[in-house]
Amino acid sequence: MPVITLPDGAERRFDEAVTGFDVAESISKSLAKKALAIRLDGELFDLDHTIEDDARLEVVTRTDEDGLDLIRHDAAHLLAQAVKNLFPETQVTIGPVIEDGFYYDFSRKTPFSTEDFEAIEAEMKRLVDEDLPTRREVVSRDEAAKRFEAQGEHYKAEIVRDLPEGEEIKVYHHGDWYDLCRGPHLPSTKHIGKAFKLMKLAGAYWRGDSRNEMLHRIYGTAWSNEKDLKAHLHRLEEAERRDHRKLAREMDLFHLQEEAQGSVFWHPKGYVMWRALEDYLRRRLDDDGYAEVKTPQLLDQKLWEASGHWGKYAQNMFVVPDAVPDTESGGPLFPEGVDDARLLAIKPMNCPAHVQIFRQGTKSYRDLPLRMSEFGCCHRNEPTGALHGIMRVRQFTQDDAHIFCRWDQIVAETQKFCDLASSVYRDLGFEDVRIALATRPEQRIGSDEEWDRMESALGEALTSAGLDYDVLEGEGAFYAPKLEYHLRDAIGRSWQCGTLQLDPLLPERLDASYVDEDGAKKRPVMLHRAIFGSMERFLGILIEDAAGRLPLWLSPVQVVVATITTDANGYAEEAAEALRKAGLRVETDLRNEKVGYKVREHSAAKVPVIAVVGGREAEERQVSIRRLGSKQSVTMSLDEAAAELCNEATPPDLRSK
RNA sequence: GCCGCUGUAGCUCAGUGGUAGAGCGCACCCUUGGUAAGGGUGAGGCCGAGAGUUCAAUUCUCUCCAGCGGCACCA
Repeated sequence: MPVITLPDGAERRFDEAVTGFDVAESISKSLAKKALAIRLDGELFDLDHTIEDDARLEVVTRTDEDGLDLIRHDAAHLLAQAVKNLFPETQVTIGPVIEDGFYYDFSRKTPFSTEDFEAIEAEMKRLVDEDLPTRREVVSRDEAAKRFEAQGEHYKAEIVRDLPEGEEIKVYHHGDWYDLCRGPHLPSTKHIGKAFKLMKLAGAYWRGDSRNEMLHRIYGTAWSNEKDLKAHLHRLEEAERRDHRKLAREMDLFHLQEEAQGSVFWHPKGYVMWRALEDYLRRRLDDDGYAEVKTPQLLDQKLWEASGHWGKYAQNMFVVPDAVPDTESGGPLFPEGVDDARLLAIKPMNCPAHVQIFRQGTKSYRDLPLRMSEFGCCHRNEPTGALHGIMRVRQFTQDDAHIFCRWDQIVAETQKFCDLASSVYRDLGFEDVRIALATRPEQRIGSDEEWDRMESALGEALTSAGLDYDVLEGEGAFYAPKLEYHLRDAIGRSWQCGTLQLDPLLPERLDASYVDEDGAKKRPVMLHRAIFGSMERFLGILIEDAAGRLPLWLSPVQVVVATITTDANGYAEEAAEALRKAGLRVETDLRNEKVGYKVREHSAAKVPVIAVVGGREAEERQVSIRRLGSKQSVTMSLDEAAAELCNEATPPDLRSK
């Protein structure tokens, strides 16, 4: 005699076991029609699931978040069914729901082509129209494995065999087609609707392991209605419009070319941005007690062996023989071969070099904490497939620093760093910042007591800094836990930028020590930390976040003085000079073009302020200020404009608050 | 590194088994125009690199390189 409690607290009594559909129907006919599934005591079930005991029940419809996931899940199955109908030789594997949609991985000899999408989508829509009802069947493990094997679905059979013992094995039928699935599913294919679209093709390894076969993945997006689908496609266009590579061309910030794969050519305008950002952070670090250093690019193999990087990362390092190449004989560059004892590596990170500075002279506990920072240019030989614009490059500059401290200083130092990082992100307009604490991984060194101590130190620091954080179980480094900062940008994408990593290992390996109060030599702990991560990547994020419309203090060109007629040229030069004197980055546009044309061009180049001058302005010593994105212009005196813009162009840390 | 797609003028992109086209940009001329495109003329291309098929390859095939989208990786 189940008693069903509805979300509003109302209770319904039934004389016998009922299905989710019965409950929905007892509420209203229209709800029964819209119902996709039910949530019983928090867990999702098929609509025809039989309820025998008392439970809290919610009816899931397509407007719920759960409903949308169900639609996407069914769309993935629908995709598999359509593909099997059209290409029977294909083997199906898995097809989960992901953000904004779903994918399905297939195994087959010949790859799909995006030209197949049209036919597949048409078949999917046909199956929706057929309104195939969902039928659930529970089968034994052997039966399921046998069935899939018999059909040549070896991947499915493998999945069945790997399911944990005791798990109920369910097969869902839609017409002739069936698939292994934990469910739940919509009542029939009609409920999926047609607001879906196949998006792209990609390769993906079976079970995410690069030693396995590469499968063919089809990505799709699915929504509860046509309008949401359109909005999603529009967002994608928006993201494309913001692409930092595209904006960099339009704004003349930087370029990349084959001869320097994965390294950036910063143009004057891009480098102005870089400098503004670097100068800003340098001031912040100076204020926070960091001492800036500069360390060598080329360091001997021996040092990398000692630090442990050689063993683990040699393949990702650029290694340079310290030998004179033979360019005369036409033979091999190094005819004698390369002597292992004379190999140098371009640094992939700064920490071993920082330890070398720490090791100079004797350090006392009085010197700790010692905060050593560097805008350190590093090189890593990233796999070609990983390179992406300036977001993932082979040469990058870390806003790196290492804090050498005692164990009892970890909490205070972490807290200090968190305060700084939060303040920097706020200054740069990132309000939505998530912090994650990555804890002990399975493969690790050190005792559980040490891990307890390290994890609680970081947690305590976050708590006392008043910060919420997520815990990423098992994601820490093998020697210590770490913090990660994730920033959400203007269109909702998340970027991991800042990090703080506790490291007791490197001081040990590179023999860094200090003399403590009691006169004993002790090991300091190192905190590796960065706020931007990489200058290149962070600038890319800033560009995309702002869609090129950077805040005035970061804009490469802050003001363009544009003339209406050549008669105003003299005054335009004078006005530009006055603005430059006020500390602004100013260009003039004296070309023989109409002012509308000039406005269009500079607006496209994302220049934040256009100061238009014509005969009237020249006479009155005024400028007509037009802001990027505004259709109106404001005329004011040159002095007034200089003062206002100069104030606005002040970096956030120098502004009087 | 793996899978797929792409590579034609500075940029965005058409196109063809008989060595090329548009728009924008650029140069020059006319125009001096009040807030997102005034008009004209002109220059500009080893059709990513190499090999093969062919009388003939930018076009077809193969290899390589790079870019793009994913996967794997990211100290």
